[in-house]
Amino acid sequence: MAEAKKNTKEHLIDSAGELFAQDGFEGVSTRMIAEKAGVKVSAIHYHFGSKEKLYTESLTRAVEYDSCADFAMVIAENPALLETPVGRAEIIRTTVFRTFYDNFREDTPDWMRQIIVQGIMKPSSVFSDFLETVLKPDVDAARRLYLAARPGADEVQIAAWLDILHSQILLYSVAKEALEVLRGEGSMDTEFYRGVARVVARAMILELELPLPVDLEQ
Amino acid sequence: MAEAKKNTKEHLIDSAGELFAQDGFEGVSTRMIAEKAGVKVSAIHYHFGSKEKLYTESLTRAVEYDSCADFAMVIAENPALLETPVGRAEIIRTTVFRTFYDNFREDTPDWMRQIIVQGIMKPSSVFSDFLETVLKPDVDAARRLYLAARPGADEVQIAAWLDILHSQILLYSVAKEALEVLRGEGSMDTEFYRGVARVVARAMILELELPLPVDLEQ
DNA sequence: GTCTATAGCATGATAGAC
DNA sequence: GTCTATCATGCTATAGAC
Repeated sequence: MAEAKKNTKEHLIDSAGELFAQDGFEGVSTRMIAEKAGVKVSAIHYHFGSKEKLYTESLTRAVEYDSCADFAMVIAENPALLETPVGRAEIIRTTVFRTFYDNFREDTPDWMRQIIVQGIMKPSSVFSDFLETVLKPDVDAARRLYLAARPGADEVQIAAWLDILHSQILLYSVAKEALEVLRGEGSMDTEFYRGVARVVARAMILELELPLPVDLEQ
Repeated sequence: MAEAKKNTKEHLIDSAGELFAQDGFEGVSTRMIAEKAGVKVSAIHYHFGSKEKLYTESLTRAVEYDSCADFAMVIAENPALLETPVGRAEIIRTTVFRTFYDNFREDTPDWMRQIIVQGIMKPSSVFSDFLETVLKPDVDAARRLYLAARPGADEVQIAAWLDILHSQILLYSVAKEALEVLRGEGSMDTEFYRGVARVVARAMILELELPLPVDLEQ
């Protein structure tokens, strides 16, 4: 509403994304989307052909926006860090903070996080691509790091360790509303996420028995 | 189908729960539920009055089944453990293993986990009760433990630490299908969850800088 | 307590004027 | 490219026979 009138197509993707993220594909009608976007229902079919194609378009937009492969990136930027315990701890610290920052900085629309989570819960064809091209390289990078620090670790251990980070991102993407009921309105701000990143980084570094960077001590 | 014919009402709750958990409230029609349960649509209205009341009934069933308040219980069973570092580590170890066991033992239907998660994502009145009566006491118990080990810790730190456990439970409840695509069919069995519980317990104990129980070393 | 039949409505999609 | 008007379908829910 308050935003300047972009072209109808973009506006429809935004409006639809917001609604789909909140109520799921079947929970939203084309009429609701059209009303929110301030256009008529037929505009949806003119621009996208069907409700389903509009959904796919919104999901694709969100997936493209989400980089997410942070371990791989941090290691690529400075591979030498893999060689020493201090370097490995540094990789973890940087990755965790960057992941929380990327996911929860305030200019990322909430719906992009939520619609991705819905895709995870009910995988579709769009999503297999996401898993293969975005997530898998990151898992591989994390595996290399873990094995460098702890040779002979098994796959379950590595997966569980990496999931400490990913599951926390998932939780705050999905359960924000419920957690604010529990912990107070507005309690989940930038400050909160920075505090959480600290704890998660500490836990992951210490689980691997690496030396704690000074700024993460107690 | 394969199960012995219980009474129609129970059968409807099971069938509906399974479908609602997978596709959400709006994603499921009364026709689908009736067909799955092998009865006619009107039976739903006879027994429950409406689709919504059937949904509430399924959700309530799942919430009642889910104990979840494990920290509170473990501490109540042996409050003396709170007094020493070794005891505190023991509380964490026991709670984490018990939580994973309770949530993922094989006689718990998948749909009960999933429908609760959907309740978290889109909180309703049924769910406020769940948060207040089930989750809150557990959070309080965890806070007492954390402060005993690290006096002066702030609320964010405590929340983030407790969420290491809760978020991992959420992840495996929600993303099982997607993760099996990534890690291989059937990879998420009892063995897997035990391995994960080990890593999570290690991470939570070490983040609090408590001594590691011998069976959790390396 | 379970069935058939159907009312009453909202949905996704299309046709055609402008 | 956007509108109005309309279609066919599928939905929840109810009425009434058995």
